[in-house]
Amino acid sequence: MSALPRRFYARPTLVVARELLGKELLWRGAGGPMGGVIVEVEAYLGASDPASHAYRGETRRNRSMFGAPGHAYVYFTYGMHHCLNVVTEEAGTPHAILLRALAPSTGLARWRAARPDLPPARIASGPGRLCRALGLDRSHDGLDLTRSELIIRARPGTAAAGEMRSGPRIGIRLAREMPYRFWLAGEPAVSGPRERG
DNA sequence: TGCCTGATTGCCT
DNA sequence: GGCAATCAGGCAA
Repeated sequence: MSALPRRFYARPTLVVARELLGKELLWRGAGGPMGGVIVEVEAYLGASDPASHAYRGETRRNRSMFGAPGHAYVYFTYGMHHCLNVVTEEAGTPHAILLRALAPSTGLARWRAARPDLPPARIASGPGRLCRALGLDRSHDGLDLTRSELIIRARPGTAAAGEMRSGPRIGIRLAREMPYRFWLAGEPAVSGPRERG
């Protein structure tokens, strides 16, 4: 496999967030691989970020964020949705990046089977839909993204990534002045506003 | 296209 | 007890 190495994640979170755009998330569960190009993310800067789950310290739910970089943090919210994050920075610094949208790129038949009611560009457009399509839940919390059935790798072939944009995070009231949402302009799979930043 | 609302439950205060 | 890093459907325009 060609998963990004742990040192990729052990860097400043805002740098990692921007570099995740254009990379491919690959899930190799039972039934065959499903992969999608990351086109939208949000950074959460732990103790210095009032909007972060880790702002008020470690709990059973957010424990993964306090661990080593390069692992998954999967949380459950609104009584029905799961969201996938990537843990960054060194252990003890609870930073994470929420993966908000993927453009399906590998295993298209499986993507369509997961959500026959939606066009491909919308199947993983939004953090809840992303996890629903891949079948990710709390049992996948803590997976090692460098060596498990869930990895992130450089996109095979040419990376004709669109221009990067940034703006306020979606659904966040606190710290709205922090432009920690990043996305690729022109990608139809992006979940929220795609122009202004 | 855009605004509004119900669904549904784990978790923290 | 109340809210949450959301989604989908309904309705108005």
